Amino acid sequence: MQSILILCLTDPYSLKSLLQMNLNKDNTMQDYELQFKKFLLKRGLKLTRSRSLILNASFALHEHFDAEKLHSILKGMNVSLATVYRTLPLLVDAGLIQLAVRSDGRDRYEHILGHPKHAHWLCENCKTVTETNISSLLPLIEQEAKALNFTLDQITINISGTCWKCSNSEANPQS
Amino acid sequence: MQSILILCLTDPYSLKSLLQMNLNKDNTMQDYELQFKKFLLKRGLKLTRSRSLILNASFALHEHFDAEKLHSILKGMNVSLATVYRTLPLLVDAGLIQLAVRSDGRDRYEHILGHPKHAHWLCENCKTVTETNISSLLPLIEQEAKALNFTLDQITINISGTCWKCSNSEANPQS
DNA sequence: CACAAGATGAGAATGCTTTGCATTTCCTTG
DNA sequence: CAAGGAAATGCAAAGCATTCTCATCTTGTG
Ligand SMILES: [Mn+2]
Ligand SMILES: [Mn+2]
Ligand SMILES: [Zn+2]
Ligand SMILES: [Zn+2]
Repeated sequence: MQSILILCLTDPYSLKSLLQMNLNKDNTMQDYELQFKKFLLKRGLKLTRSRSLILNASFALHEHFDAEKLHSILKGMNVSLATVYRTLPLLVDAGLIQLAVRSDGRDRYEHILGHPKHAHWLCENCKTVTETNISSLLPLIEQEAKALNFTLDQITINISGTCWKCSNSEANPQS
Repeated sequence: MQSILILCLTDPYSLKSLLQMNLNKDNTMQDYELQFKKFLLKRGLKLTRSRSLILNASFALHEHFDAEKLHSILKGMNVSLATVYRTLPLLVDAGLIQLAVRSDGRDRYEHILGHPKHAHWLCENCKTVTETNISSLLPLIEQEAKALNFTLDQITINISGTCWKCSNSEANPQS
């Protein structure tokens, strides 16, 4: 519970406590909640307490997260890990989150709404992930998609290598 | 064993039977074998029978493969699945193969040598993977890498969506 | 407020991947 | 070419993220 309060204070997307939000009044819902509700409705699914908590936790984070992370954020709120795993694909299908990277054998996601498309630069040494804008690449990809008659859904551009810091300290080990 | 012969006949990289190759004579080795040997030497590791078979099987395939696939190709040659799993990261580190896509919970690789960099277009419906040339994107990425002072190792551009065939049959279901 | 459809939690199961360990294979040296 | 130490392997037993089962709740509707 404490961790949730901390998150809420520091996060731009969820300004009030997750605990205080009122699911029954649409006028208090965030954009992403409305979008999720609409999506669920179309599928004959329900916006439940657990799903709403998971959604809000996703948008409360400004970093990549995995199922375990969401679950730990919601510790004490009676949301099972199974439900987190069941909800993630729904959020993906709803266009609210996407798989960002897979590292250490775990799938890590990020929310999309309000987050412009970007590439991930993963340092193999320190595991740091840097994001860069890909607006210059997008037109080329979209053009290719049109040529292939391929309906774009998700674009993943992940580049691995060695970051500036690590290649420096490898060359000049200061220990 | 049969499958190996078939592969050898159809594959551009391994023109003679895997069984006939002679590991002890460098002049009969393929480029990729020499590269692997050099890499292993630098690490104080050995180019063993199993490793050589796995390497050759990787280059005998002209499609994405996973550990299980390699293992089944080498069925009857006494190469354990564990050794396949142990060898794959070596081949990756040696710069000979790379992780191409992860689908259905399995890591699928492809060999690199003689295979120009490309993007993967994964149809979420029929799971087909299409490859396209990315030479127009590379300069932009390399330029960004220079700006970040990032030492490039691997570039993964995976795009998911719906392929031409599937979006057609979805619109006009013919069943 | 009752009902039917959906959703959930807890834990078992799944299946890819990794590991421990006894045995075998390599490669160098004499 | 035999011996010896280092490294590699096969086999089976874990590990571990993710999925599934099922009895029990929730949710939205009328
Ligand atoms: Mn990101
Ligand atoms: Mn490929
Ligand atoms: Zn680094
Ligand atoms: Zn398709």
